[in-house]
Amino acid sequence: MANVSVGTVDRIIHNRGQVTMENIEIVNAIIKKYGYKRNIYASNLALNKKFRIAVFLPKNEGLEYWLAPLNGIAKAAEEFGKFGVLIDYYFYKYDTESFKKIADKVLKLDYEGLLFAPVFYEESVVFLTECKKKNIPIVMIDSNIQEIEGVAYIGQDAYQSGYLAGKLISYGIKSESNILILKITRETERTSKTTVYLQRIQGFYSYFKENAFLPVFNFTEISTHDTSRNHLMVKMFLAIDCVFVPNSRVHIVAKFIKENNLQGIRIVGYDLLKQNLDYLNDGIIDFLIHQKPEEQGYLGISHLYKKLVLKEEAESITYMPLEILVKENYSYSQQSKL
Amino acid sequence: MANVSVGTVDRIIHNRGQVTMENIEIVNAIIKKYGYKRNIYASNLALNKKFRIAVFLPKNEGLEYWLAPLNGIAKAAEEFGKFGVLIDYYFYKYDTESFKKIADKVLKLDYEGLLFAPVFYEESVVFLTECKKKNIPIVMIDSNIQEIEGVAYIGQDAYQSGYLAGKLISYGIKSESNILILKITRETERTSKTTVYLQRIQGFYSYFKENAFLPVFNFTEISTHDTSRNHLMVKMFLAIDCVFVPNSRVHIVAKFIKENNLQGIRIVGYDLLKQNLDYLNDGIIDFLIHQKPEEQGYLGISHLYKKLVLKEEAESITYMPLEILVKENYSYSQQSKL
DNA sequence: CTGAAAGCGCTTACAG
DNA sequence: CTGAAAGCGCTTACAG
Repeated sequence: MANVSVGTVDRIIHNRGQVTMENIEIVNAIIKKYGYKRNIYASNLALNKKFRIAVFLPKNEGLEYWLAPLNGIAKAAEEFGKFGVLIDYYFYKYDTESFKKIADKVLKLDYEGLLFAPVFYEESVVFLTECKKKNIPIVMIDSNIQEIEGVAYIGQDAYQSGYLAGKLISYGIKSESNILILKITRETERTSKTTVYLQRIQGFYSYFKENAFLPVFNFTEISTHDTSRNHLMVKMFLAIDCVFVPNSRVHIVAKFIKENNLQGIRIVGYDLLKQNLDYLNDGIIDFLIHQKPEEQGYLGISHLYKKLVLKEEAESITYMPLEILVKENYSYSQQSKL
Repeated sequence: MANVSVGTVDRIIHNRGQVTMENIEIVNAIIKKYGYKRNIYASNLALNKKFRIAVFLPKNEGLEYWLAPLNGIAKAAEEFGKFGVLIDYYFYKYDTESFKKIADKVLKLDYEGLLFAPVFYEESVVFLTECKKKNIPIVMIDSNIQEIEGVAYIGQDAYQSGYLAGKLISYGIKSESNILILKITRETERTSKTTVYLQRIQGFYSYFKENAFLPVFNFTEISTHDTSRNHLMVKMFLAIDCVFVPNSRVHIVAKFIKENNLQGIRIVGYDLLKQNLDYLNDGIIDFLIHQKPEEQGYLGISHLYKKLVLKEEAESITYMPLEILVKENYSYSQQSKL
């Protein structure tokens, strides 16, 4: 229609330059008038290329939680593999040294997309700053670093999930209740990590602050990494009505409560670890808050596929729904429909 | 490698016949040894065809609920439109006559895939039986007709959702509670429909039966289509502690309760209609059970895309997760990450 | 700055 | 029963 060849039209559509202003205008006018949609099949067949993505996550050493996003990623790998998406995995041990070492390695390699979880805050900022120079799409899952722009995030709203935990704790409370906030840490844990669990605790307190009509609550906040060794804890638990564990290690308290045959304690925690589900099923844990880590992994890859293969824009922030899991509905949440 | 042309290989791969047994075996052996994956881009470019899908649902006449699957379908239409999926819509009025009329129309047209909601049980069985003769992939959403084989289903487990409702009602109950099961019907409603709400009620009762340790419950079950006109109801509600509405019209009770300023009544219902969410936010409705109707629509189209475009198998039954919605988590469930 | 041409891998109508 | 060839729509190296 413009009396130019397909080569020229292609140069205009993809802004590859080397065309006269005149032709650019003629062709764009025609496109505007008649529309043009790239044929994905033809385009990708001609490109005949692979899209290489690096997945950079903590190693699954006794960290059952990190299996979940990997499952979602594997699912996505299969689905998008058909479209030329290739995924390489890089795992770091749960310490900053290992993180930095592997991060350097990932940076050196030329990937077209990156999916990663910023477990260590400061190190992640450094890493992301370097990555951004390469101008490739990057997706963070699990926790967000809001300060860095232009990086997509798919994960939880930690504050709101703590707020929700407050609500769940408040069901069936007595006129006065003693609430324990138990921060169960890992023995090896360092401090320099993202502040997810702090945000959860903050949200938790906010719930009670903003709902002043509720009965009186007394809060106790302690950190531990091992309830079993501390026999004074039994005594303490006798005065407790509710326990909030702001991470996935809620099964440790549940075990303690079950072993010591403590009754009538409401427990709210996070994540569908095997052990947590067992205690949920047992009736020891009352609620688990679930933020679909498999789906985070799946959606992360899907986001990169959209950018790389379809050359489309994609949501830059996706908050996962805050799912409330009780004994009666967990089986249907597990069989995720990815 | 087999010293045959691509045409012959193609005939073997697609079982198009007209090849000697000998060649079939040679080529299959080579494929087995070296593997072969169809290049989707090349295949669909060469096929150069559109995949036409009929969507057959109730008309959205004051049925806000049915907007949700349509939103999901629209999302899918956009996403899979790029791959040649075309969707036509057929809506029937919420009565069997209209259903049959439109069903005939849909049957006459030649679609390659069908998405539909079997609202009227018997008429749907007739329709499905006819459809199956065409040997096209069919997906049901919303409610299932298990008797018909070879038809995919994406939707709720109605029984289990009622069971869950029982659990939700049971939070914070007194030593003796009066529970009202309110079947709010539409004035025009016929009886010949799928039995979703009956299954929900059944599941609801089961919860209390199977958890005999619970306090005493007294159940009252009534049907109505308009609480506002019945002034005797106020009196009745004064003796009620909990209300279970096994469908999306829970906002009608909520309105009644709010207008009559009745206090301390726990309400559990279904579906994220605008009005339901308002009452959830108000604190009148305590829990809504949500089974992601948008996602049902989206997944329905996605299922057909997998079958038609990718020529893959797809799950034949997908139960949606039973999501528990409270005031504190609903906003994140609405912004569905389709 | 532009066009003609080859090629991506698969499908299919056609001639033999 | 088989093969050669055209064509799907786009991309790109190359010649001019």
